[in-house]
Amino acid sequence: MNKINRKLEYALIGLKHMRAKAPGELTSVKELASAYGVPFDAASRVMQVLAQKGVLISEQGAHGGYMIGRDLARLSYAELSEILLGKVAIARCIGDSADEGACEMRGSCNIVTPVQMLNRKINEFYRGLSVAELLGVPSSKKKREPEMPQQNFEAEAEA
Amino acid sequence: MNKINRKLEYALIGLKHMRAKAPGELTSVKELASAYGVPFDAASRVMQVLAQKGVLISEQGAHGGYMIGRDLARLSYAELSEILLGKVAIARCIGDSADEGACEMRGSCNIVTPVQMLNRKINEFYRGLSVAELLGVPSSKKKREPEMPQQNFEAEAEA
DNA sequence: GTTAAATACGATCTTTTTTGTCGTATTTGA
DNA sequence: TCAAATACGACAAAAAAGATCGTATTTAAC
Ligand code: FES
Ligand code: FES
Repeated sequence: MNKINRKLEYALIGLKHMRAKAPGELTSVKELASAYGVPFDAASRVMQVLAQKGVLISEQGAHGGYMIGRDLARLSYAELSEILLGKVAIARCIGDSADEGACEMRGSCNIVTPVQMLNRKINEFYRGLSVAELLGVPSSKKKREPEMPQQNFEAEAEA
Repeated sequence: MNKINRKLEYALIGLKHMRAKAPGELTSVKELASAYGVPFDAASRVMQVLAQKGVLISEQGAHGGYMIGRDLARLSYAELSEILLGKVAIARCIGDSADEGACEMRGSCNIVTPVQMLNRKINEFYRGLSVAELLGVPSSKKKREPEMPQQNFEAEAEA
């Protein structure tokens, strides 16, 4: 999907929070819950999934918690979104059947090409946008310019 | 919202269908239903809304139907989406309270700026993309290059 | 070792959103 | 007058999203 729902929101909140900490310092879900009012259980599951995928590193036990496990400058927003919500898809008829595959509708749909094209545009944009950029680079670090890809919309549409 | 749901899908299907017809020629919802398998009632309501907004022109009575009422090259995808789904918003916390206004979450949310920024980017892209372009320009007509706006993401983020 | 605090994870329930359907009125050409 | 179409409001069904519960496991501190 394409939208920032709760899962993605909790993920971004958590990542932004953890990014501000010293390397190695852990953040518990309880901490997130009390600081931002996010529901404990729901946020907890999000962190678990992120930890499974290596975005976070989890430390169990008494003083456990999570810390950032990957360079956020190398984690695209597309990737993060896919981890939590599945393939970025602007319409339900896209995405499930293999990568950028076929549409489902009964048989005759006259807007398959346009929809796929729009979906590809959004995808490319999300793929070129790192989570670090999205959250705002904290100190220095090189700045990029995440933008929609520059090809001609029409030309691509007939490919 | 941000996604191509049924309403938007029916709208695009209808518009693409009507665009292929001679000027003044009408299209009934029944015709759309049988040609594309879209549910009559749902599609009908979509066309009614589009007619209210001037995107379509409706002709009542026995041989009535709809025809395109506005130059699709001057109708942005953003506008179409807003007519049917309300303000383009990548997250629920954006859009309802006035234009690009405040977020709702309890009080403390640390990702308001990033989310608003991402939302603005998507908005600008949708606003620069005409429905004519999206559906694929049929004959000739000047071609544009709808792309995400070119400003620096970071620079804007601090504005 | 026992306890407390934290993650891990499955299952379920509730709420919200989306989608479709029904009923009825109105228009208009034949 | 009838048939075919749009016009709309209200409701129902289905799907998705979100939150919660229950229980197990890990680990530091006492
Ligand atoms: S069914 Fe995929 S665009 Fe219509
Ligand atoms: S509440 Fe709007 S971004 Fe968090």
